[in-house]
Amino acid sequence: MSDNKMINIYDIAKMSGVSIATVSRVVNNNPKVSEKTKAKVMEAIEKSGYTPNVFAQGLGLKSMRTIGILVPSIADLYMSNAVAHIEDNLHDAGYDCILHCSGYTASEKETHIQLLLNKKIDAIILVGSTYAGSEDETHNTDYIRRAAKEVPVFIINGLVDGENIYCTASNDYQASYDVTTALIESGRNKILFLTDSRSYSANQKKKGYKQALTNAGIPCDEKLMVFTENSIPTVKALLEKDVNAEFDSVFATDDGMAVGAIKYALSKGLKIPEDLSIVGYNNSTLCICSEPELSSVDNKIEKVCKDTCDRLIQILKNADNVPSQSVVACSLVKRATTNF
Amino acid sequence: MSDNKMINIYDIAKMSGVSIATVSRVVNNNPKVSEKTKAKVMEAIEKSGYTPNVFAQGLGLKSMRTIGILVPSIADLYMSNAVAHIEDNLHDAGYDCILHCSGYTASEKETHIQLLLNKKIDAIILVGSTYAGSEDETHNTDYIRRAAKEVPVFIINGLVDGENIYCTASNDYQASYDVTTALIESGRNKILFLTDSRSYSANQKKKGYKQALTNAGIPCDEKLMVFTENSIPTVKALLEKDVNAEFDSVFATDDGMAVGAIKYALSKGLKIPEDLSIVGYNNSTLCICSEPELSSVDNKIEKVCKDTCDRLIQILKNADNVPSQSVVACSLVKRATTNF
DNA sequence: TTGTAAGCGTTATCAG
DNA sequence: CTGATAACGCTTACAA
Repeated sequence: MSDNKMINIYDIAKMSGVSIATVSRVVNNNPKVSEKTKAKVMEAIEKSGYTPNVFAQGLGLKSMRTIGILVPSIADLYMSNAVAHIEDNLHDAGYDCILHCSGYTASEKETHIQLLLNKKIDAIILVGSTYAGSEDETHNTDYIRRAAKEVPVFIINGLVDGENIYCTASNDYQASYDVTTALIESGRNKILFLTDSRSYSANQKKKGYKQALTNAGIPCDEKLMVFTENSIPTVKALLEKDVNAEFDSVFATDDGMAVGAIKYALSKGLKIPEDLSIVGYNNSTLCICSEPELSSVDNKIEKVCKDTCDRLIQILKNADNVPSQSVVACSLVKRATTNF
Repeated sequence: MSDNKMINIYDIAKMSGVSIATVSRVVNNNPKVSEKTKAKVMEAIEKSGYTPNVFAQGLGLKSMRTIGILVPSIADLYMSNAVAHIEDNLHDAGYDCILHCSGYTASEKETHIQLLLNKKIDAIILVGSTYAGSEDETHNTDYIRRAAKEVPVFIINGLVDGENIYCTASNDYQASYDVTTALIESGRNKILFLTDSRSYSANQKKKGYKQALTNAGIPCDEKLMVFTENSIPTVKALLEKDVNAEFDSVFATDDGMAVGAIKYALSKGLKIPEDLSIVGYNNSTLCICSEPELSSVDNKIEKVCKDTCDRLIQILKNADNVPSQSVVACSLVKRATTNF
């Protein structure tokens, strides 16, 4: 195909009758160039359509103004939304983004972080609490600390301690505690907790749920804490036959599972919220799509992303006193599947 | 921060007592290296954790095995799904992906294509028919042809003619024609057509709709072809007051709008599908979330992505006879909002 | 204000 | 099979 030898800095230098150093200065907006030469060079650049070779730039340079974004799966609604916000914020600040989808296994995550690191990015953003690991494996965030030795690492929705690691998470513990408490106060005491993950965030939610139960003097029934897939039909089928305990309400860590519960109630002829109260999580489009419309926790993804990007920009400006952890409060959006 | 001078090919050469040329050969799996030296070098590489500098590699090299993906918005369900499939396919074939979100305006699109081109990518994939332009502006795909002079360009869900341009689209014209015809045959003749786009694909859908009407001898009423936003509440409100024509069915070019129509019917007490038949497009999660569940056109996004990636891989292998356009048939997934 | 020249870390072309 | 060495295109002291 068109192996048209790309035009380079020497061509521009020749065209405008200056040295390549001067061309470089013009390209990099170095102030110490006379308006006159600048104009000449600019003209040559414009009419030739010259753009600097990023690899040559990258070779000697410290910064490529590129941020690496790592996400387990971009098909996930929550993550694709987050990436959209991040991309937007960073692009406005003059940064380019490069996205990798890592999958969920530890080895995949490590591989992709390394891939990203190899591209001389200025920082890494890890989207999703899966990167913050699960409760029983205490050492499995070491790969993050290792990466943080090279560039600042930002984590969306997970908290990991370490030098050069910055975390922003929504307060899932509190939100979960509040929802569970509200459910209890509205007269429920057999609350089915559905989750599809053992991530940091999922664990926080579970803790909030348990604490609320404990505080209300209700024993935690293991049979009411169910691990499943985030799929409407799967959850529907599960509730129809595989749950060996009575329940009067459902609290799911993602809207998809909550909608599965709605479908279950509908097929059983249960009244919502009277016979079954249901609360979802993420406040996604599914909430206003379902019937009845789903009450759900808004985990403020947009704000979390904004905070992350703001701090990233601060850090790359070498600002001081940038907090290493910040927590954003969630809010419950009440719709038709709850009576509070 | 840790400005630890990165370890380079010279370090490895020194450590293993060979020249940098030999190290390079080992790194690139060049067969003409003795097993013995190879082993020595590998050991040095492994214990030092050396990875080649991509910029230095990129400088002299023709291929970086990186594909640029351009998408108007990654928050869109259809697009994020497509990107997930593409990423997956290409990663399996040993390619890295770099994602840019361009937005929908012509100037943004051009800028981002240029940005991508600057990164020595091996090919560009344009996701979404917005890149294929609208019906009345015949010249606005020139920027694609310009890009195609540098690298092969692949378009998902849009057809653009030109050297080095490869397109894969779902057959939206046919699908739309078929749905409209089915609606007519089930006794409907006032079919409201809702769309939120003037992209290539949206135009194909509109053509199919009109043709089916014409073939059935039903006049096309402009009042029944409504341009709106792809938002459930917006469409609901629109149908409640801003449509100045009777309609007995709704065909929307995206599921979101179709769900808006469901919500409208529910609030009006209309029976679905008896009083109002509704068909959506994209067969997204919304279809099985809504109540009643939504009949929708499955536009085979996964297949379209697979085809695109397969051909991309062929092209980059310099294979001959790679078709420049291919069309994938859609299928209607019948659920509860239609009686056929 | 401008030019010269020394890297930056690879790959590739020659010799050996 | 292995080693020098010349590109690759740019940035940046240092000189002028």
